[in-house]
Amino acid sequence: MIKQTQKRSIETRAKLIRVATEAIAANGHSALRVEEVVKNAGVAKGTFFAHFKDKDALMELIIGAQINEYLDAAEAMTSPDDVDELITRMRPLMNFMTGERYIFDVIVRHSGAAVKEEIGPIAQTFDRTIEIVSAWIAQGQFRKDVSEVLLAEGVQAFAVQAMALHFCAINNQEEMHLRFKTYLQAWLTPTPTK
Amino acid sequence: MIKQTQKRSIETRAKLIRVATEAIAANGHSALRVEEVVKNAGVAKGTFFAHFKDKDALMELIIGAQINEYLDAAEAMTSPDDVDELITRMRPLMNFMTGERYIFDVIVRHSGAAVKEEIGPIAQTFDRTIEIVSAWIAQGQFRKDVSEVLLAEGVQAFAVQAMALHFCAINNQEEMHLRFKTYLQAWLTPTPTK
DNA sequence: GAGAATAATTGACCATGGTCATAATTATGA
DNA sequence: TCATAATTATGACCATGGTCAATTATTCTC
Repeated sequence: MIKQTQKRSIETRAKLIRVATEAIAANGHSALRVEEVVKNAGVAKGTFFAHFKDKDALMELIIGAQINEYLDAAEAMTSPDDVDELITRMRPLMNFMTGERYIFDVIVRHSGAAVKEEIGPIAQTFDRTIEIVSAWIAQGQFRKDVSEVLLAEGVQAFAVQAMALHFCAINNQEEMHLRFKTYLQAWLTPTPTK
Repeated sequence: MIKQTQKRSIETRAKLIRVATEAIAANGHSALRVEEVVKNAGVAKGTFFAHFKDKDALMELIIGAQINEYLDAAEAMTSPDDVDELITRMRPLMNFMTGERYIFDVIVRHSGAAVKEEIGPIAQTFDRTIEIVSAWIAQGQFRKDVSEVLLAEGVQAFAVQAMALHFCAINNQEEMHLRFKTYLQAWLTPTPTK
């Protein structure tokens, strides 16, 4: 029962991921073909599916890694004081997520974990985003009547909504960020008159 | 330029939709197969794609019609006075949307229109939902510092978020509605202390 | 180091959505 | 009513993701 996975297997898996990442860098996410990956990795098709449940699982892995890079950058910045600064910090990530329709679809599809035990790479980045944003909110000038985690979840919900509507019609990215701003002002700094 | 589409074409299209709807009623959305539809409709495969861009387009049509039925029912009810009542009115629709993972995926994928000119059936139901909910909000005891349309858009964003997280882990539908309630209380009746 | 046990890989094969040149049908016009 | 044009339907064919029994490589045990 000791040492089940062999070095060979680890190498094959790494090679598949590397080849796929290169292909994506060259031709975009939606153009990735399993046949092409296995050919360039020098393995049989069946090997691919021995390592990944399906093509989506590999995409999730790669996109998750990319999201984490954006989160690293966001985390390295200072805590935002207001809505505008918050949007500035999330802007590169949202631009990446909406850069290709296919990417956004994959992200939404995996934003919730399939099973509790094994939370997927993208769902993990959603958790991490909540952590980062809630820490920001705790420090900035935002409403205090509800928890910062709840507020962060709302930020995420509005971000998804703004991104989804971005694919609508002729809306461009600038419009997406404007819409996001409107949402966040109402969410993070409400001034009810009742 | 007069009368381009023939009666025959309209009948074929209607037959395809009817057969598909029956198949879905029997086996669920995700089990629908184009081959099965064309076989039971007595037409060739190519005919299917002459009437619908792809399988997704037909699914969108059918799911859109189903959503509209739930919206009809919701609209027939009295205007909700508070968050609890609002959730009660949206509950059947949200249960339908999360009844099958596949349904939710299709809905999210089509929640934004592809092009401005031709807004799809599901995107239309989203617009209609905004109309219904914003009319409700205008009448109920909710915050007045922002427009009811903005509030309705937020309700939708939170509904999507609650549904997406529903597929997470072992969360059941009751939990989904509870989460939705938490969101809406913070969104529709905030009490900032700053 | 031989054989047993386990892990990893293979590639022919399948499932299913989608295409397109061609044929059949229906409308149009003199 | 016939020739011509426009619309609709056909089904062989393709693209691509995914399966699985059989094979090969590795590790373990004595």
